[in-house]
Amino acid sequence: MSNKLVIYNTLTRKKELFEPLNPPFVGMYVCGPTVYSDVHLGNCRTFVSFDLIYRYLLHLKYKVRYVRNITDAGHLEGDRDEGDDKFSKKARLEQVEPMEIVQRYTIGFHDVMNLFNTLPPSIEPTATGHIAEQIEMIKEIIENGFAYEKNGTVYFDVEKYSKDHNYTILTNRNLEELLANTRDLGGQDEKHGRLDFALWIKAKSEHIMRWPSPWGWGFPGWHIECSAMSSKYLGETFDIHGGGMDLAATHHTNEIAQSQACNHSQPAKYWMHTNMLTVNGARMSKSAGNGFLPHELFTGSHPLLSRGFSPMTVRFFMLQAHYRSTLDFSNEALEASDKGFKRLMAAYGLLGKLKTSERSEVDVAAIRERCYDAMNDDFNSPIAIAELFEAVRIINSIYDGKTAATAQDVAALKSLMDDFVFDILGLKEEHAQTEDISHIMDFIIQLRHEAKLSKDYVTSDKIRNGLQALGIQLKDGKEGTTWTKA
RNA sequence: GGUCGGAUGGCCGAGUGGCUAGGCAGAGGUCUGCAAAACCUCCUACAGCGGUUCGAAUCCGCUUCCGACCUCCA
Repeated sequence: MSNKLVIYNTLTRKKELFEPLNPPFVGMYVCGPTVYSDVHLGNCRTFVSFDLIYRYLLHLKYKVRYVRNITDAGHLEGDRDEGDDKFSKKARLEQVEPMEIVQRYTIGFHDVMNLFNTLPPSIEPTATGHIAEQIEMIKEIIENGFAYEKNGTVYFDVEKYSKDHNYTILTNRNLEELLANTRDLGGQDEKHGRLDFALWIKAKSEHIMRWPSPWGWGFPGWHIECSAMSSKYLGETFDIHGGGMDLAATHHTNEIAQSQACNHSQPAKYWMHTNMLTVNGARMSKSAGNGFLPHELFTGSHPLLSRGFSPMTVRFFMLQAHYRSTLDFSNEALEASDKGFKRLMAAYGLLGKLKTSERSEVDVAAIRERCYDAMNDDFNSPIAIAELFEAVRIINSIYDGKTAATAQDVAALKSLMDDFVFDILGLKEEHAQTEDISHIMDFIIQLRHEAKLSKDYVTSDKIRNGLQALGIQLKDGKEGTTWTKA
């Protein structure tokens, strides 16, 4: 089952059998955040999606080198290849050093990624740490004739490149129309062509983040960092390059052009793009002002939410949609995921309490098979989750004594849940302190049980209601009482 | 304006030609001191109009609506 993985490749616009260039090694590069402000939930979705992909590749026993960059320099405000980079602007607003901005939001990003239980990448390189590599790459591109310098700024020559290469290979757009439709940049434009983009940008006198280069003091353009760092750590051609769908048309298109112009090869065999998180049908984005910040979600302070939702609820919510579909974010949808996630985890908690028999009425292997089929089909986590709920139904039914299962069945159920719920979907129990109070809960449940035996329902209900108020729910079953945290 | 992608039951969301996921919500039932939980049953939808086919949510055409990209954004 592990060798039938199929991945949708943006490059070819179809699903392809995944065949790594050098198995069992897999190189995966994902465009990381630009750390000039807090990550919002839309950003998080992309990284959760690639975490799922990373985890599944690891589960299939691939030796994955997962590289995800931190963009901490060179990201301009507008499209004119002039003016401030985002860090300088933010730093000036807050009257701090640009690198303080970088530090603050890098830490914040890592904190949020931890809350979402994403595995850290193997390498997390920064743009500022790879200025030399970027300069070398730019020199090579100039040497190969695909870039030109103008007043200390270096531009990539798209028209020249497109004579021998398919510039729009990733998005299949018509280059002629693109040239015709691109906005007129005005009179004093330094670029030869409208689609040309900056590889290196001359620093103005007030610009703090600057480095020396063959073209004077300046800083790198946005796209070159990913090309330089991915080839440094993964080679000139590697297996998977990923990022949000919004990056395909510009950032990734330019990355491909840069790599081709420098190395004469496609940087990645498979291009994967995750879809957007929407709010009321519109894309969540920083500039649109409809971005949810993770803490607004966890605390419920956002006006669209009735209460807070935990990181695992949100992760589960994201995984209930396929990574290539848009996902609409709403209070109602989160409530549904919250209930479903708790139900899933509650069933897992029952696994140690199941009575086994000699008979078997369940086929766990078939469920496992279907979970693999789903994941092998371009990481279809929603279907895998649907199958896991079949396992949940079976577990509950065994617990109720309505379905017979052998000890092997129960072990298989546990192994299924361990593999898929925890290792692959990356979910986790949210109340780690549960174990610490379990013996106390056993004691309280025993007290209540005694009260019930003597038909002292006033006391038993008082215990139940009191615990409910503390966020602990008791569940009376045939085999005794269990409890869960709300 | 150009390019691309969507429109699935009350909500979220899978599904690419017949067997009509799943979660949540709703209805009934079983269990229970009661409740909750759990289990069982039900609610059986594919924007509209044509066409292809023995058969279409799924393929084709047209219409309407929505979104993304084309400009910084995961």
